[in-house]
Amino acid sequence: MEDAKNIAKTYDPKSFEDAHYNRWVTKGYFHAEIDAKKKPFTIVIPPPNVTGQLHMGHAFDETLQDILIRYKRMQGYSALWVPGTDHAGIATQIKVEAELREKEGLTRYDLGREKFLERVWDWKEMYGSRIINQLKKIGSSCDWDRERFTMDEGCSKAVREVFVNLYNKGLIYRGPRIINWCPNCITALSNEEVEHSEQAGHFWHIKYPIKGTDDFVIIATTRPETMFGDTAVAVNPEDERYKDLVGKTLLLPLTDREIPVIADEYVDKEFGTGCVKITPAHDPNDFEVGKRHDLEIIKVMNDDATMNSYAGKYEGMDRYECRKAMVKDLEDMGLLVKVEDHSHNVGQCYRCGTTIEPIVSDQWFVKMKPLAEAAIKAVNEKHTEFVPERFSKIYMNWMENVYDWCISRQLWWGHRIPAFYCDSCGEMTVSKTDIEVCPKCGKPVRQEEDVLDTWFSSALWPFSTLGWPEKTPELDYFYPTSVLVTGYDIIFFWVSRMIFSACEHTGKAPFKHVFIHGLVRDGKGEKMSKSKGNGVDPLQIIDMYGADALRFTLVTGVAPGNDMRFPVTYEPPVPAGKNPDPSVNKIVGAPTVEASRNFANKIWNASRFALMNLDITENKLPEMSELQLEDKWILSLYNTLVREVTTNLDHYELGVAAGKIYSFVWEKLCDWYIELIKPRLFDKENPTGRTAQYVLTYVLSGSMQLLHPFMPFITEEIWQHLPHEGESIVISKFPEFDEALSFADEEKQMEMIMGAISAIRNRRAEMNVPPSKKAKTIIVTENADIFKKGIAFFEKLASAAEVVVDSSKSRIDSNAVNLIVHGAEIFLPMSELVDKDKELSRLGVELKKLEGEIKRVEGKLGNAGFTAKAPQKLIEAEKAKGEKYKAMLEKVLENIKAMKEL
RNA sequence: GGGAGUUUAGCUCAGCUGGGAGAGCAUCUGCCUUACAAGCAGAGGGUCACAGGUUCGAGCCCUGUAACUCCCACCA
Repeated sequence: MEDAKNIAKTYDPKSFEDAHYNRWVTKGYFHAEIDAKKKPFTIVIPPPNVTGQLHMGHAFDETLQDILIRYKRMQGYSALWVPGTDHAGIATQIKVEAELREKEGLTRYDLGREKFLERVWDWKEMYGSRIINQLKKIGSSCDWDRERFTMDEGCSKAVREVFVNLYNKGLIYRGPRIINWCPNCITALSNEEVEHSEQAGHFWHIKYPIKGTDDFVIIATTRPETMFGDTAVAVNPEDERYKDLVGKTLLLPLTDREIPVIADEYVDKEFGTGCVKITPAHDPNDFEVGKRHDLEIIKVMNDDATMNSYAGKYEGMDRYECRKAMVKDLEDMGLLVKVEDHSHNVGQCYRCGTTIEPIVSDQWFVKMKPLAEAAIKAVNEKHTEFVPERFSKIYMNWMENVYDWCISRQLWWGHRIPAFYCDSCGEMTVSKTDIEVCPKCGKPVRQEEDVLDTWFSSALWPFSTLGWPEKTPELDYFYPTSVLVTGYDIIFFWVSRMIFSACEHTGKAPFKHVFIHGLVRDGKGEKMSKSKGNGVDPLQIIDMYGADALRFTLVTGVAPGNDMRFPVTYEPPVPAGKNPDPSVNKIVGAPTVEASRNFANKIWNASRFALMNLDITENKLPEMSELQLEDKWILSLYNTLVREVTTNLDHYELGVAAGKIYSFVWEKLCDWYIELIKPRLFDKENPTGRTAQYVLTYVLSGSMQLLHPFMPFITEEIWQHLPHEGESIVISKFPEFDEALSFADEEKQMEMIMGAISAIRNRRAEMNVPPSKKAKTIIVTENADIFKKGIAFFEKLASAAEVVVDSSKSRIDSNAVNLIVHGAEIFLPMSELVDKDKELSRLGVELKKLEGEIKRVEGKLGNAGFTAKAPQKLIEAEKAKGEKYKAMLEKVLENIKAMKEL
């Protein structure tokens, strides 16, 4: 044990947080081993981007996971938290390319694939540890011996295994489809990687001349620049207006190309002009129409969304430049009928925000329908349960309407698709290992250039990190994992894909529970983002208030699955409605975190007080016979707290659990118990002083254990200073409910005494009696034995000079303040302060209150339905209340009468 | 067009299976009481969005309405 007296005067998290963390790691407390004697509890971390920086969302996510894993570790589970990072294909490649451009003026093509990848790996080595170190700052108790990376050897092996298996089962295919193309990232994207937003646009009505006549049809389009790719115009077969038109030939304006008019159900007669230009290469619907009618597919843009040669004189222009130019030309030619305002949904790349271009392209896809079936079943049959439950609906909705997943990306950074083409015989081979020559003709092969979507490897994370496809002991013991903790924003990207991947490849759902949380927003409820400048750096907050305070803030005051606000104040102040400019505005405060820091400070000082008054060296309960009223009371409350916190944690009600510990420590332990035992502790002659020391130590130490998952650092610091057994609170045994510590009677007695004390304080405050002024207190009661136990408390806590407990009746006189409380009547003789009329009017108010209460209770008890159907316990409670109020009412009446007579 | 969420004190939000409305911050009053002014003792402040319904009893369950937010969706 460290020197108990040697504890700093003020709470200074910086002085111990890092030191404790380093010791925990050195000691190996976070390392989980396969142990047949223990039950496993496993969490895999949502791997942050390897080149990313910790943001508030991470801090939130990590905190929740750390609470769960620390709790289970203390409960004796073999608690494994697998950490790691994600290679984050697009995000990382963009960053490295940007640096290359800025510093050397080069593009990735200048370097070539191999050299470029070397740069990315260098970058990864340089920045990959940054995010990991940041995770450590908030106290994450990950098993760092098992850190993984989505592109490490094992994960890469799993990726290949999965790819080849799916391919062989016909669940991966390659072919031309309309995909979402980002012209900035120069790659295909999945549907999930496209964010839609409503944008103001136009509807251009354009004349398409009918060949051989002076007539024309009018089509309406939002994307005129794609008309170079039109290969038909379609009308609804039922549309009387255009019946004769079907089969005729149109002349595509600005080109000499001839296109047919076709009939297709897809066309809505009511919308626009009823004539639709069909551009199979640039629109998913048109692509389908094109397939049905065997239309030519003409792509009119290059990969960077500039126009290609099909655009004729517009070749080389950007798509929007071209739009502008051609619309003007059409207008000049008299082919533009009108322009309408029109708002429509436009897709943007989730990485760079560039408007995506639907474009026909040869890509690789995962056939989703068959995979979704098992994934739906897994959740329906509760092999995986969402917490809160409502998120399973969101998941189901997606799973049931799932599209084939475009998994190829035209990037270099990522898992290269293991497909090998033979240019000689045209054979394509998909292989788990690299091959040099074609197995069919023996000629050299070349590997597919594309890499896989980052989420393809993330989808395997729960089992690839445990050794799959090998049948490792880890996989056997720790898998399926216990719970996955993540935000609702990546249910589709990640959670869904892990579930179907796990079901398909391991035959098991990957986790028992999915604990979904909300997003951390700024003080105005807006999403934190770099571009807005409203992001709050968790490391800065930790620097200001400590990791424990940040953690506690993140976990309290927010219901599971709901977003939370994180208000901060800036210097200089930010005008209302404006976002702060991070280059000018410095964060100077975070009120919610400050409140948590104050709690930590409270704990600190309470502990400091305890340590200053301890001369025991052991943490154990004293003999039951030695326990005083207040000892039993606090032990009983503590015991209830243990049970409730355990239940709450088991149900993922972390905020509720934290809130209960908070109010117990502050409002019960500090405000009452410590104050109550001071006389015992200070009086060296008092034989019960030592008993109080033991109880205080027991309850304080236990509270630290209950709180440890939430505030790991301060609890360790305090625990180490208190008498204790074992090396660290981290590996100490989580408190358990103990029937022997339930003292219902003492709880009731204390409530009576505390109620009386509060009433006295209340009256004194109302009368502006300075706390320093002591007054004699006379307690008239039939429960003399109970109130006698509390005499010392009255003197100490209620500023009484002398307390007389008396069972004789009515002591009313004009010089005393009279209080009616539960179980007693209290007189405070303070002649110089008492005003008879004021007292009378106050008694009148009391009377009214009591009458109201009694009326309510009697109404309830008089209700036949209530007495017949309500639980017996509740009826008894109501009856007791009725008795209590009636007794009090009687006294008040007596006193009013007596006082009037004085 | 579907789906989800939110609506509780001035502000930010809790409120677990229905049983007399809570916290933090803010406000007001009095206190530097030898653990803590990052504190102590008090006080004020809410038709729990609205309208129905179920129930002995509804912030909580059901139906509908309104406002706001988010997600999903191929109407050119």
